[in-house]
Amino acid sequence: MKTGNRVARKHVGIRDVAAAAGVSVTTVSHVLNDTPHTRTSDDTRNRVKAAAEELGYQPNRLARGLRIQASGMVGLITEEIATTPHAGKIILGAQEEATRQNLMLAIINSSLNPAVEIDPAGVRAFLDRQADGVIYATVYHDEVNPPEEMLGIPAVLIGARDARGEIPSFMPDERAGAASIVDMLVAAGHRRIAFAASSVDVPATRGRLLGYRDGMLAAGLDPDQFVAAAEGEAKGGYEAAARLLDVAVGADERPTALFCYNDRMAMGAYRAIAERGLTIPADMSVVGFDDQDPIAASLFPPLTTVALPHYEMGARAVAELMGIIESRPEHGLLPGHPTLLACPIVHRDSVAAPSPDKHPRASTH
Amino acid sequence: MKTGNRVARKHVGIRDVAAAAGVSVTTVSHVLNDTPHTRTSDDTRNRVKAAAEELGYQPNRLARGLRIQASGMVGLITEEIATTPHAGKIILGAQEEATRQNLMLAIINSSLNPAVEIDPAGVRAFLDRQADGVIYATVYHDEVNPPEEMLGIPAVLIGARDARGEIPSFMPDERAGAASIVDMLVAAGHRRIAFAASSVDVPATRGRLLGYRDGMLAAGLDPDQFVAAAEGEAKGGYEAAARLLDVAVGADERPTALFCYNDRMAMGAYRAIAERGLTIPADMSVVGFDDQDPIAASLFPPLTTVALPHYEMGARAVAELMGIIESRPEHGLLPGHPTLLACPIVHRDSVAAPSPDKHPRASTH
DNA sequence: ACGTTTTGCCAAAACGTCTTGGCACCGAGT
DNA sequence: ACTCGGTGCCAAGACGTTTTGGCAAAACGT
Repeated sequence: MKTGNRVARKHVGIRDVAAAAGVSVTTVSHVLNDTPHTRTSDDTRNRVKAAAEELGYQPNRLARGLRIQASGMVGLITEEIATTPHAGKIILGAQEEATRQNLMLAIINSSLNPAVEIDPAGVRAFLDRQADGVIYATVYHDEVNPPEEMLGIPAVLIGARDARGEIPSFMPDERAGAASIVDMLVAAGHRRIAFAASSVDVPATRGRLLGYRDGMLAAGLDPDQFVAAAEGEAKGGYEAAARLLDVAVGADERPTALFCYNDRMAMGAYRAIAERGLTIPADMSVVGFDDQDPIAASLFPPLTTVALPHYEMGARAVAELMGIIESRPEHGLLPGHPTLLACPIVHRDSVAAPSPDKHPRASTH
Repeated sequence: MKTGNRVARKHVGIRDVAAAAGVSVTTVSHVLNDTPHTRTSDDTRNRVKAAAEELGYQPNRLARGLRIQASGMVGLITEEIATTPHAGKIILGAQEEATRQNLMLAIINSSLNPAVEIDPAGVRAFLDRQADGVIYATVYHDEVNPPEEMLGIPAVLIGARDARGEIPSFMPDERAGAASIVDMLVAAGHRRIAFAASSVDVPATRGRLLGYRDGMLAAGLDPDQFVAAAEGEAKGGYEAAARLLDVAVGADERPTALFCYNDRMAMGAYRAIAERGLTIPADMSVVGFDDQDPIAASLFPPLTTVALPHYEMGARAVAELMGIIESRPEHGLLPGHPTLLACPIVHRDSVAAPSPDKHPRASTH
């Protein structure tokens, strides 16, 4: 029963609670923190808790942090938040996990870094501000050389592994995701599955191509017959699809399914397909990669694609970070090798069984 | 000239600097902070600065914050970072301005709130953590009722005005942006300019429609003739465009330009237009709104649209916040009414002059 | 009744910085 | 020689917590 919410002016401190409960600040601290190896009668506990509640006491985190030597804040450094719409999901995951762990998430965006060396500026900024840990999320690398600043503080990598193998990291398992798409297409009855690859040299390019090949090989199909590379944008998708579709005019030679390196290329492919009078998915199944908002859902028909585990990477990263922070002594028992996170297929309407060949097989003959 | 970077173990404090410079901590604090009303010889100043540099001293922000009563951290609360790809730009702007102001930006994402009342949970979390100020960014409101928690702390709103008019806010000037698009279309020679409106009731819906009408009226055109509303997604854009294009079969009755409520609707409109054998921009100019990544640039042809000032809103908000924080006494002299930020047109390739009428006018007759 | 343990609580010392008030010195004016 | 106003510096006390070490009083054993 609160005595009416008179606005608590001039922040109420632990002393006020102590006074209100008729005990010392020591005792208040003890009961409010459940300090172990300390004894308090139930009566006092209740009185203290009641007083704290009544006064709306919240400990000053700065003072507590100073004493405790921990700020309760972790930092997330993301390379060019702007250029990658994905970053949002990483932040979201990290933020939600952070509040779950009772941490505050601060962010700094570093400029997009073409070098393998991580820019130490962001790390330093967090170090200066007593961050308890740091997460560095990269976009275009699969292996980085963290600055030595990162070795003196609990750290986790997202999107790239540590070349030295000392910092744990989380990465999407693009290869397995790509392979699973091919598996799915094969299961749907497709045999002539084309891949519109990306021509830009980033880890994702390699991983997805590898996955495509894995899938094709596993199904006993030729992994080289229907592959065309182009710029990883809508324009490139249009070009690659055009090349892939025009290899042979006959419907019995043409691929029946087209796996695009990413959703933007799929967007271009949609146009190339439409221009040829074909419809998706009846004449041609199409899949993308990234589950990029808002393309995948806005295309017609909505695009079946594979989602990147951005939210999970963010969340897992702070969870891992919290683990490292709490078990300071064992800091290092955590795996230095990256943990791969699954890329799940998200089914929409761009995949169907291949239409039966226009010219009947020998069987009918 | 550093003596080689031996890794600074066991954080170096102000005492270490004092010892190294042969002065008291008081003096170190004074010279490092340029404390006014305090005197130090140039000689000592230099020695202290050198020592600090040498040792790589960085003051402990927690201790400083405790003493100074300021955390150096501002909080950004954004509603559903996930659902709105725009949020990223807001965060980016806020973050960059924050480091410019030597502040740390922490973020919390609140759940999407259909009510006009702001969820106080996020604000409380920042209050508890001694944030120096709070920014609340909403998406689907134009007016909100901030919780009283926000009145006790420097605060700024993004995307919505304060119903009580006590908290400064920054909003996109959607109406002017929409009007400017119409102006541009008119200047390009269009007279039959259609508007594919949104049927969902959010402030943007009203603002953009109002802007369209402003523009049409200003050009002496009928603002009601070519308006169709549908769901603000690609599907809705397809439907609205279809309706708008089919009003009359004759090319001399049909709109020559189509202004879509947003880029997603424009995406649907592209398909409706293509299906009718028309090409953009030769037969039909199309513009969108939002400059939504990656649609606008990925469409073919790339879409002319208007950009929302997300980055600016983020940046201006923390700048304003900083102003409020620093001039605490005058807190309140800042405008309680929202400041509208311009939405600039971004020109791409989906607009051209209308093609000359197929059947010549009476003049030739 | 007298040690001995257990129980319940607390005073005081951190944590690392900023800030208040003042102390010693020096040169100049009388 | 004695005061006086600067100048250059510093000791000590905040800021609001947590934690260490310990002290009374109560409970217990004999």
